[in-house]
Amino acid sequence: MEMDRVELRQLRYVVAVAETRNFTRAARQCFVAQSALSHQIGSLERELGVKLFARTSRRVELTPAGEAFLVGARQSLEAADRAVSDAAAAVGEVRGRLAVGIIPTVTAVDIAAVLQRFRERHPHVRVGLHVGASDVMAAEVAAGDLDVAFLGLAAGNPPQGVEARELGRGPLVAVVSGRRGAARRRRVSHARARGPRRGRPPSARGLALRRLSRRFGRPGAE
Amino acid sequence: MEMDRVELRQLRYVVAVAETRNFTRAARQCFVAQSALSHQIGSLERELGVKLFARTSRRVELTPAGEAFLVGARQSLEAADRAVSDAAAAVGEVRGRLAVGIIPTVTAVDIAAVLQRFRERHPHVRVGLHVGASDVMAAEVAAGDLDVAFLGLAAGNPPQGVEARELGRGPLVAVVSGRRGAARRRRVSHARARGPRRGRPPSARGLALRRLSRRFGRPGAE
DNA sequence: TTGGATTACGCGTGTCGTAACGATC
DNA sequence: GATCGTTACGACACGCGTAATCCAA
Repeated sequence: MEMDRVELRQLRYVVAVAETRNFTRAARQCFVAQSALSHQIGSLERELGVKLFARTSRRVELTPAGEAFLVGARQSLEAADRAVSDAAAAVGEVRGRLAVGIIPTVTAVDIAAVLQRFRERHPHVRVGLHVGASDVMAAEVAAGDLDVAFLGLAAGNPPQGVEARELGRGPLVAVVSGRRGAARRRRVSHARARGPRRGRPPSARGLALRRLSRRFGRPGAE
Repeated sequence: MEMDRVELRQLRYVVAVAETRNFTRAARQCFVAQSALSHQIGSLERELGVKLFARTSRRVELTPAGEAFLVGARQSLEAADRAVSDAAAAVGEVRGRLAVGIIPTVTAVDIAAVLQRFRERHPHVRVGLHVGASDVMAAEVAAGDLDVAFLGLAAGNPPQGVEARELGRGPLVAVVSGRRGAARRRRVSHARARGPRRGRPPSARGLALRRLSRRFGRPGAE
């Protein structure tokens, strides 16, 4: 058939319109202006010689042809997605999402540099940074809302239901959920003795974070 | 996953390279310069952060990641192809029989290639090819024995009872029955000026046939 | 030296966004 | 009049081709 000019961009737009039944919302969902989306849809329809949507200026409906097209369009997008996932998996790339908690102290500035390097190494891990109180975040880690948190606790007071490692002489402690099986399999080589009170970036903590990512960053961990 | 920048164009190129194991031949197969293909492949690899091909400057091999990617890439292209086919089918796939007449001149070799492409596009149309003299076939078209004929006539002598379009400066003329209502609804954008005497394949004539098929190939036309 | 992939660079097309327009409720 | 899709138009980016470069046999 003559699909040489069809591109995934158009399929994405078609699916978005089919889902929202509304060009404007579909455009927002695709992060484009809706004129761009309208143009692409129209271009595709002209290319196919077939109307995919019936616009009645208050409601957008799929035509029978649009319904038929939608099936293959979704499959095509899913297959493309599988392709990139499988390629990444073949080389064992780190993917997924990582929710990190930190306390609002001077250590936060170090985290910024660490995260930058982390993102360079693992560009496909979506990192979410959450700032809060130590005890609250310890609970969030236990609940699974956070994957890992850097926080300060009293020395003789290890948090419950989570796994903790002391990273330095200072009060800084990494806390991860104790329910995570992977967390128990390997040990975290904790940071060398260098307290956060020093102004220098404690790169060892970056190392710890990088190691942590090996476990929590995988697709299954999310 | 992160496939928002991946496009079918890149998948087509990847498949072509995987098939030919050679960038140059793949580029020819895709009707582009191999620099363009190289650029797209490289761009995709950079986007994925994964090498899909191992170039050893005399042989191009798929990496394991490339093999993994190829599977989904092929499926994606096939699904997209299905999408456009199904959309076309939903609005009335081209079916029926088409009786084509041609004159036994050099134009016949072009017809062969055109018909091959036509059959790929419309596998459910039974095409019958009939060779004969121009005046005889013009009469057959008028009688409905032929659906369309490519033939040569004197310039000032339009055939009676049929609709004719001049396809080029040369004597080649398409003749269809004047009784066909569909033939009057739209105009044929006739071929650009390139006489059949040139040895080059006049692709414009293929275009004309493809356009004709839109009308006569429909179920109602048979 | 030849075959073949990458890189550099100018150019055309395509895609996007802003904005004006049109249509419908 | 409000909402939503289309059309117009200018700007920017992207993909492409020509050609120079590099690399291996």
